[in-house]
Amino acid sequence: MTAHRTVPVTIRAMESSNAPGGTGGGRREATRQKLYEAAVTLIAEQGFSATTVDEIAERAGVAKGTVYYNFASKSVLFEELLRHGVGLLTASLREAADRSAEGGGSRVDALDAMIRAGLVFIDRYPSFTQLYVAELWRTNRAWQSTLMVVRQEAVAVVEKVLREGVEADELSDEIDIGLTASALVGMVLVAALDWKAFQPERSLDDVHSALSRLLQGRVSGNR
Amino acid sequence: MTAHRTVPVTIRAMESSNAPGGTGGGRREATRQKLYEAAVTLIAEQGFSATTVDEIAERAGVAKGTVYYNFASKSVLFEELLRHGVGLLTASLREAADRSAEGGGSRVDALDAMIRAGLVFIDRYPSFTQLYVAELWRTNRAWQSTLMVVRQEAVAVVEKVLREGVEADELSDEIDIGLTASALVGMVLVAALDWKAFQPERSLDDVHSALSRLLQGRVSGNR
DNA sequence: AGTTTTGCACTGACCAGTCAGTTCAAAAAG
DNA sequence: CTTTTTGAACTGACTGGTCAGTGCAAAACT
Repeated sequence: MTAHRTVPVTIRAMESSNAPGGTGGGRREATRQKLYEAAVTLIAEQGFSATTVDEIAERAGVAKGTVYYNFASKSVLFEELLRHGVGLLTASLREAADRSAEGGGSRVDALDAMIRAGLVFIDRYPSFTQLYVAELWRTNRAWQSTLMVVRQEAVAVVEKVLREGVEADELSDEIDIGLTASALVGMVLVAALDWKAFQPERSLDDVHSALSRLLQGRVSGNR
Repeated sequence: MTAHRTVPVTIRAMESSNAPGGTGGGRREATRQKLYEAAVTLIAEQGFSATTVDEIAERAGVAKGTVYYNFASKSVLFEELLRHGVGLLTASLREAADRSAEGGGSRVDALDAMIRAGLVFIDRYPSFTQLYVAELWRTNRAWQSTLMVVRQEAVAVVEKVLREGVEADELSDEIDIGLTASALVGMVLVAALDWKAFQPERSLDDVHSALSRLLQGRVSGNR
């Protein structure tokens, strides 16, 4: 670390912490948001290494220095982007499960609601999803541990519902919770990415019903 | 970080008469194979852009010049690697489906056999799978069209079996062939990658039976 | 009030390092 | 002999990160 200013940055950092609800404006936060949006599309298209900081800055409409004013490094920007995005997904899944439970639905209904929530998320943030999938199983990367943590948070939501379903005898107690959760996530992920990539004109309901059918085993049973 | 510099490139030149297995000629082909293997692991770990040609050459145990003697460019090497790998997968899936059909199995049995074939493939070539998933939904990349072609070849095998299953009234005629195929592929892909990444000690049979159960809708029915 | 100071947020030219790709003479392999 | 590989030097473009400096709005001061 090189101290490149006569005045202590540490102190300033503390007093300049953006107030949570107060500043509706928040110039800094707005800039960071713009950088997230720029980075997410570029990295989804080209990958992390192939995307330059100059590109991100240009797309966001800020100077390169601004990127480094707001984030310690390119990797840190990406890592925080990852946390931000998966946080949104996890919250969305959790809300869908809870809402379904409150409405008195079964656990299978909750799973179905989560599938829909997943589709809605991917529909809204296709680039982020793309980027997430592309990075998830890589190794030897700086943000690997971060990725593990957020992945686990998201998968845990699905696993919880599966576990409750087994306990309530709605689901077979022979299923492998972890593997089934992975498989379900994969099902939604890949189907949705293919949807957005190759048939973006189809409706969400359409895709949802196809996956719903698969989930409830109404595939092998003939009409 | 690169610690493996055990010296003597000069000496290696003399002992380089390694003809593994002795493929009866094809020295060139053997070199290309070594380069494939080196490239696939490195790119799976780090991504295409973050992997340098020098690294690939070093890992393969050849000189940098050799890479460019055998491939026109880094991209071309990668593209041919992609074709090579997906070719193996497609052949494997097709064989599994055919063998199941010959054995007089139902279409659902064929699907199950393909799931197993997929798992076997991923078990044998985890790095390739990883790399494939990471690149599949990217856009604006040089090898995009190549990727589309090979993807379609692989998915078509699954779709064909689904179509036959519908015609034979084994599967509901309300299923969406394309979407269901995507979903099945995603199910296997993600479950298998998670398996290799987080629980590599589990047996293939174990994973297969979990996915089999999901396929045949034996999840929501209680024991 | 008007004037000066403060310091946050941002800028963009610049630097030091990296990498794909080239070249080529010479050696090894067959 | 021909084909293939070697290995090292070299180039030229590109990139992550830096830093001295700018603009401006709120605070401090008179």
